[in-house]
Amino acid sequence: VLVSDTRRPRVTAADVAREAGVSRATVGFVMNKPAGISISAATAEKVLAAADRLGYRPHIAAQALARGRSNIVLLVLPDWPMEHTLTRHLEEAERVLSDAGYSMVTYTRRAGGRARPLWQVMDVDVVVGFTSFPVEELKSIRAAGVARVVPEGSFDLEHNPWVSIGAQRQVQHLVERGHHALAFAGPDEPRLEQLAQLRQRAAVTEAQLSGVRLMPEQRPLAGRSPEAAEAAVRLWVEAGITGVVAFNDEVAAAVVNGARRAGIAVPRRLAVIGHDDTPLARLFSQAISSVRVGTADLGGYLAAMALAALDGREAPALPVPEAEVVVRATT
Amino acid sequence: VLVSDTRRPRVTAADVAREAGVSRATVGFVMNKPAGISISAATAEKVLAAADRLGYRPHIAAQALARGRSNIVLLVLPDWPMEHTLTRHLEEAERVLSDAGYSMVTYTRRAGGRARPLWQVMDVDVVVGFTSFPVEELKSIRAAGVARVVPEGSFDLEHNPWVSIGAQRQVQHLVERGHHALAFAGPDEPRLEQLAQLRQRAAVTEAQLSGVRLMPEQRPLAGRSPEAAEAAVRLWVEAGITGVVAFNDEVAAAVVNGARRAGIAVPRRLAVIGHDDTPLARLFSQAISSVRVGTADLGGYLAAMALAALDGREAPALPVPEAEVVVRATT
DNA sequence: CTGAAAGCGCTTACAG
DNA sequence: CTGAAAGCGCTTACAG
Repeated sequence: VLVSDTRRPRVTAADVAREAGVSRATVGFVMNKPAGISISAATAEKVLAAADRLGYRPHIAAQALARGRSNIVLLVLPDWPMEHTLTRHLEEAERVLSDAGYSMVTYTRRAGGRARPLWQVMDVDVVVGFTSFPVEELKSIRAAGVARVVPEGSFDLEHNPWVSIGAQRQVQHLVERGHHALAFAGPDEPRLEQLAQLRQRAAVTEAQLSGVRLMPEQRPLAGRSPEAAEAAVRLWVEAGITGVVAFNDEVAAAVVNGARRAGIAVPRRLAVIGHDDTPLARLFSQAISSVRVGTADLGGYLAAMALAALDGREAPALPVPEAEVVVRATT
Repeated sequence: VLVSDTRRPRVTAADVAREAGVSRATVGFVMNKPAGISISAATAEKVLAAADRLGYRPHIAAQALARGRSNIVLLVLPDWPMEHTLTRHLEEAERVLSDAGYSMVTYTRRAGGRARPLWQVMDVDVVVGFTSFPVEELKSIRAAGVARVVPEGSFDLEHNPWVSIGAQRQVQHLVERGHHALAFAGPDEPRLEQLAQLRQRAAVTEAQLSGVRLMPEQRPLAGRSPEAAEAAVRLWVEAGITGVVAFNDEVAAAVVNGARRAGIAVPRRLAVIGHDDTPLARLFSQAISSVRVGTADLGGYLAAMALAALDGREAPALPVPEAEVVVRATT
């Protein structure tokens, strides 16, 4: 295994000026095209050719220092084991930021991680959270000298429509299918606890609006033993539950499995709907009905918030997310 | 939604010096503790207190410029839809780098992404690839002024033992179970094509060593229709295949599903082993046997390569990865 | 420890 | 366009 270390001395703008036979300032003007300065096409060409010949690349840190900004947006991601879903958001965020001339760096704070948070070790113009920041974290970001932080205050998970829309659709779907007694099945994963609570709350509210019952307890299922899933299913059926709102497709799969073990027919005696429409949903022995929440728009919204903050503008209005039920064999 | 913009003027080291009543140099010495310079505890305390009072944070870009390095390692990830597995590697890499005083930033080049690659827009000391870089990409990294790039040349996927170890174990396990005619089931996902090819090759080689047959064709299954999976399973069984090496647990699940549809008993008439030991493996109607490849050591190895490159040392020797078969219901 | 300073490589206002 | 230069905020060698 070889290691590459071709340390040529750095080519600076001064080198380019010398090579092109122009002044140092002209190189800067050609590179940055400041408003109000015009450079003849011939000169610009000469400079660019020289830069190309020497392989000139501006020193990023020097630019950041001189300009007072880095054009980098730091997107802080929650440590949820659901990258598949998160990634779809990020692609849109990156696209929007890139079009505006910003680069996006993502940062996931890991539970056991002792590494310093990225906002302390790199120069970023704005820190954007997928959710709003805990007070301590906000302090840390401010202390690191980052002037812009979004979202602040009111855009926490509790008010994030992307969190609740899916659960609402799940309940609506089961109600349309004629179910009156529902249960919510949660994940067995501490990192998803908060998200699960909020989804459940949204489901409960939606059930109330629809005039049906939803068992308030959250029963962790996924990742537990098949025996546990079976027991939970038996309990639900005994309690008269006929429809299960699952936190995600994995939990839905665990419920379907538990039902099979308990000899309870899905969807005849127990309907189950998942969330996220992951590949798993199609693969499972009984293809799982699921909800697909539009994500591109959340990514775009986060990016728009970042840009607004950078321009000192007010944040844009919250869009209404889309979500559609994908009906398969379990409902 | 509020946007935070508390732009206080930046506190500089000069402000701290003034506040502490010491020279500008002393502040630098207290902050950086250069070898051979000793500062009295009282003075240091005075400086630190002043810094704390003013909320001083060194300007990252200025430090990077003055020091000539950023202490940031850029880890380039493949665009594989298997973040779950990748993440496990990253945690170890981050730990090792952090202990050595470096921060790690990850970057995933997305297929449709038009954003400039991160090595062009931020100041990094070294770029580390999960796999070696395509020539074009290597050029781009070099052109961006990054002097150190690892791995170079010989550590491509083909020689990465983490790629092959799992497939070897899968074959060994099926052979131990008495199977003589195997097939390899691949994913239906273009981004995984290369990885799948290499895994299959490793499986073929291992089969030859064990004196058993492995059908050379790669049959994409996961993500395709249940009908396609069923057809593939029928074909295999007709050809005398009794054991299937699946690219991952998802593919294994698709195969098990196809077998169920075809009325072929698993594992009695067809054994199936997955790869990665994902949560899905346990959840599936028949819990799927799988292979768990040790990943912490790959992360650590990548980090070690980065550190070696930074120190101008030779890259460390390739460790031997670990992998264990998790036997469940499908073999 | 101090003080005065060079230097990292860039941006950009200024007088010509 | 040029030339000479200030300034971004830091690190660090140097003479005291």
